[in-house]
Amino acid sequence: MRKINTRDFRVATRSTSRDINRRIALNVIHEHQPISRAELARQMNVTRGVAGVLVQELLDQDLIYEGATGEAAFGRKPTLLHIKSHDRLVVAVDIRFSKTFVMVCDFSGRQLALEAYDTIFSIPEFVRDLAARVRRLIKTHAITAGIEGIGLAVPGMVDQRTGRILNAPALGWRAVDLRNQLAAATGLPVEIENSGRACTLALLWLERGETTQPQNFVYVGVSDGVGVGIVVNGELLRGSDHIAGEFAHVPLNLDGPRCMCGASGCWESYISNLATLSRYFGWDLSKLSPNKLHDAKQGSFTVLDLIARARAGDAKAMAAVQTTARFLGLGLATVVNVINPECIYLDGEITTAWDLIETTVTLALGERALTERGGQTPLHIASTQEYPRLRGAAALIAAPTFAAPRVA
Amino acid sequence: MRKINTRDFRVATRSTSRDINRRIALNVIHEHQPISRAELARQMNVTRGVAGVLVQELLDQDLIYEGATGEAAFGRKPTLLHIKSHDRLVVAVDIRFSKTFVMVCDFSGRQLALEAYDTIFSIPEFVRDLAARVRRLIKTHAITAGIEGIGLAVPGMVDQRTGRILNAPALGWRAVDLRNQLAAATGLPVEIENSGRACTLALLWLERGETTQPQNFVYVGVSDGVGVGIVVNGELLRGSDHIAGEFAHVPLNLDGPRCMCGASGCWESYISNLATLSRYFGWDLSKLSPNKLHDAKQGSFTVLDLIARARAGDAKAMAAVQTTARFLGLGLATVVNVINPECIYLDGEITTAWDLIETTVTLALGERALTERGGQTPLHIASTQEYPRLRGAAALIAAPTFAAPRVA
DNA sequence: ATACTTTGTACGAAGTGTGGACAATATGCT
DNA sequence: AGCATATTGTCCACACTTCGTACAAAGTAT
Repeated sequence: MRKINTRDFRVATRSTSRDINRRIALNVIHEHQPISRAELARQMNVTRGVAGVLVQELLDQDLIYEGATGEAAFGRKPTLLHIKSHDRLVVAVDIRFSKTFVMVCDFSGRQLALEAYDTIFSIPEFVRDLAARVRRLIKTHAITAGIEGIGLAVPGMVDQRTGRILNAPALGWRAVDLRNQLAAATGLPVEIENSGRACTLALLWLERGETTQPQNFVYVGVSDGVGVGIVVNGELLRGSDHIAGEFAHVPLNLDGPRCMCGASGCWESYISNLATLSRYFGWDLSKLSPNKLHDAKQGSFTVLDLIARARAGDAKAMAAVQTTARFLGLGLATVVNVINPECIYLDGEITTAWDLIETTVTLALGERALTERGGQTPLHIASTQEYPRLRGAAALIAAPTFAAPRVA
Repeated sequence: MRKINTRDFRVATRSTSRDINRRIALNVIHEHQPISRAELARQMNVTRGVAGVLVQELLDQDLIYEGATGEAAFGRKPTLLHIKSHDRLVVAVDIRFSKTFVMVCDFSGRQLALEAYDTIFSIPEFVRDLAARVRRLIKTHAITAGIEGIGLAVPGMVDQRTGRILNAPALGWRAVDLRNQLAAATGLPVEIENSGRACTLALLWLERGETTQPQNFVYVGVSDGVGVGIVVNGELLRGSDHIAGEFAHVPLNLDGPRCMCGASGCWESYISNLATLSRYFGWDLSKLSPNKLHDAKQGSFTVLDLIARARAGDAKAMAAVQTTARFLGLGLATVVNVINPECIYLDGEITTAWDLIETTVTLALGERALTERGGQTPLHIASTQEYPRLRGAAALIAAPTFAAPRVA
């Protein structure tokens, strides 16, 4: 039951119904492809006549194509329809502290080209380099189809609406208008998003469903930091200033260890990779100098190594992992109590130890969840598909094609 | 950018456009009444012809009426349109530990009759009594207009969809299907909601705007417990099991005082009225026996008295209030970081001391908010209008008339 | 061959918003 | 008083929807 915003609404025109139904048709085809016109009509509960017209329009717009003739036990054989994603391309960029990844992929996330290079921290240089790099990729990979935009995933706070990077401590970027600069340099539309939320968008838009895709879920990525994305009614929660979803800095204990954000006791300061390592090595995060912190990030010993030791029988390593697991579960209880999602997707290095920590996480979640059902909220490990961040960045450009038209 | 749910969507029919626009018209009239057809057309950005037809339909449906002829400097004078809310009535019920309130009011929340009585804890008796009470109220107040439903606000967890009370500790009710029983006894539609969320609905649906009504806000009511309602895009966040929004039991400190919910360190256990009183009297909440807790609730010394002492110069009382204020602000920071609302509405006894605590609350909020803008999220004291819970209960029945039609 | 089934298209009917014309109503100016 | 001007509210042809039905196309079963 949504209230109509009387200051900002859209009245229905005579083409609104068609717009809505065309978009629904596109999504149903996307979900069930390959699919015939008749089957589409049944799925949509409209007559074959209407479905035929909608399909014709989608064909004219080059959004779908007619494939092979299908099989049928009786009667005329159907012509099957497919989404045309192969010749709609995106440049996806994932900027991280150490490396920057650039991928050219199609609208379904299929990779055409990929390269990684040392991150360039100077903004003008970064922009110039990226523009050149994109041109080169197109040339060397003989890419003929049109590139429709550039999507960037950035580790930090981003105002997606304005394309401004508010604060990306890992990169040392603050109040940077990266979008417009990059758009000017490349002549392409650019969208920027926080990397955690980008991953969430990948799950929402690019995960084609063996199982039913949930419309209400939360993504939690545990890495150097903790990235969270909240999806409510099939829409990413962005908030009034487009900075919503920061569960990472919800306190577990106001007097807890100091966090990179300046506050103390944040969830992130209990479960980030650095926190887990600190627990093992006996570092005091609060007193960790920026230099040492830097070294730890660069260091060769990662959480993956820690997990390997835990598996090998190192009791101290196992204890560190289990403690992180417990705090992970306790924090998830907060997510469940506040958002009450259908399920939660977990991601990050720590999830490679899921067989070791599942019980601990689930128990901790049940401990603080307010209802039994909440405590049983399914926890899924985000698909092991490669480069979730890059896929998320691609979704930034691909999603608008499929999104529901705004109405009322 | 919303994803279309391919398992559950609504295709547009040839009447969908009209449905959308009629509903928009109703809302614009509601917001700007009294308003002429021509002005409505301008506000909606449609031709006067369409506006005329929409108005005629709303007149036929008895949702609006033509009032007096308005004034205009030039030309033909407009006939002004008004929302017809006076003869559409609701029974609103607010069940609390000590008293139950029953109000008959119209769709705009205007009170026609009100009575309070000792809460009946036996469900069958409660139902029988309430049915009889409603009949009596109608008779004694000579109410002729139709009553369109009963809305209940209950202190506890409610699944609004099924109308089941999951757990209302204050009343000792657990897993009760109150809605169907009450509907059977009265023959009226019944809607039940948690009292905090009911207040939120009142703010969303019944607050007619001097200022622009926000579409994204959070309501926080501090009383015996803490009730929170989250509004995202003009829609109350209900979650997958309809139990979302429980910020009350987000921990400020995992090792904090024991909370009524069983966990420890919940926000509620730091800022509820009982917590504030305990701070003053030096009670240890963790060790407080249920009996004593009961007495404290019944006790004659309330938070209002405490605030009075603080104003009178009692340093200990002031300290207790200020400590609560600080924890209130710290918890609000979590709300801001996660939801990032346009504003937050505060309610409850403690807000009568707003002049004393505003600085403390704002400082604490700024301390843990991740962005400067977040720390400056406007905090409003929920309108002092009487009986917010009852108005919220009424909104449960009145809102569907104005809600946006579901599409796509 | 004939009956039957399914797919895909065509067409009139009914329901929309769009844009312009027009009557009704009131004010200001000559 | 008469006319120009301005605003409200209605009406109608038109373009664009979906809806229901009819029908051709294309195949299987007997």
